[in-house]
Amino acid sequence: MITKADKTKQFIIEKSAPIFNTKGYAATTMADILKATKLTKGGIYGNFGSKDEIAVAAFEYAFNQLRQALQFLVSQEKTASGKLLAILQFYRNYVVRLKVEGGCPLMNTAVDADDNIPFLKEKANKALKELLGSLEYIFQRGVDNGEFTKELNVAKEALLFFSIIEGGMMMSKVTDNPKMLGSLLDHLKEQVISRYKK
Amino acid sequence: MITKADKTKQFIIEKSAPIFNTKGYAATTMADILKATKLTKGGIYGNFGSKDEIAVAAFEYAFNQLRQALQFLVSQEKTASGKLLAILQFYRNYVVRLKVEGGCPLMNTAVDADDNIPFLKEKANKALKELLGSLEYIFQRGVDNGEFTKELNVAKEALLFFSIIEGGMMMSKVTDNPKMLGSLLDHLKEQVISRYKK
DNA sequence: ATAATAAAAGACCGATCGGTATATTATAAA
DNA sequence: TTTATAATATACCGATCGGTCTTTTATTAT
Repeated sequence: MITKADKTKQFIIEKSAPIFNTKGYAATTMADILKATKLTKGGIYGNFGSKDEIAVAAFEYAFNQLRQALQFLVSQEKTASGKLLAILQFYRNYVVRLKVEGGCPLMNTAVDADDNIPFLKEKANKALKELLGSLEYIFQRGVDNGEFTKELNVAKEALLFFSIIEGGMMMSKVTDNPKMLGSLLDHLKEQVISRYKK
Repeated sequence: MITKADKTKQFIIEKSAPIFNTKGYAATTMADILKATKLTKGGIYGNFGSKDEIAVAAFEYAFNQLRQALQFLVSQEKTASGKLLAILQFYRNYVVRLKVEGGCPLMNTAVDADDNIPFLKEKANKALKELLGSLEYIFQRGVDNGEFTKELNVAKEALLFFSIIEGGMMMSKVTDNPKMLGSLLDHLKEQVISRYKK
């Protein structure tokens, strides 16, 4: 059964996630969360044990959103090329559409948590590995069904593919220039269309 | 003339830079800086007006270190290929050598400052543009002297080159796996040696 | 050596931090 | 409708935040 608390808990997560994703863990205060949820201390701490717990739940929520969006788009395409192109198209909108949200939760959390928030770093670590694994799987399928050349080192290509996207997002965000990411996505698109197939 | 305050100021910057670079702006406290410098409030605020000022100076210092190290290595090489390979070699050590420092200050600050620390974001923005400009210049020289193919879109290649490095650093750091960046640097090396020249 | 000044020490400030304990209010079973 | 309980509100806590102000100590010019 779904209790009132369950709904409140989810509500808190949804309202907190964009704050953690934009401001980072340390800069996000309980006061921020109270304000965003219009709840009080009792409402928050009745559902979560600490700020840490909320931060973890918020990351998992944010990453889950990303995963679901990607999974849906990928599932709509039959070919490996189609799937990769769909991912590229997704990130083309990403920086615009999710500007309010603060960009890629994976990179944000990775950089934020990296050196001194181990419980968040571990979450980001697993999320990254999952994403890379999924990408690699797409490449592998492309190779297996003859769509891509057998010469393709799928693990390496997945890594390359994703690092370009993430690096591009960082650069486009800090320069406020979507064209940077755009140019990189164009490049990847060409790779998908031509190079992988040779 | 170089005053005592000048030396203290520089000392504060050098001690603070690694802290800001590892913990980020919000998570770095004045208490951290007092502890690292073994100074007191008077010693700090006699030389800096605010935490913000220290953060800016710390970033400029950290980035300057990066720039100088790269510039030296690049200046040692005569060919464009040699310069690019030297940069790749630099980043191969980077993640290991500077682990204590918290990684690339450009990416750290870009992601940290991105959404809510405008004065730091602007610094990171300019630093990135400078670095990309320098890279582009190397590519352009390679094209001009016939070392690289004229087909090369130098701006695009510089962007690609750097996004792969930055994306790779992020991934290697969060997974604690230097091989990720290593694989990407290997790839770039091949590009420098073969593809650019075709 | 002494006086003037630069630099750092350290006590102190209000505001805010994350978190707790208790009181109050919804909710839902009887 | 009453009663037990779940859920939220609110007052409050010590610790820490960035920063100021005054005192003390180094430094330096005379």
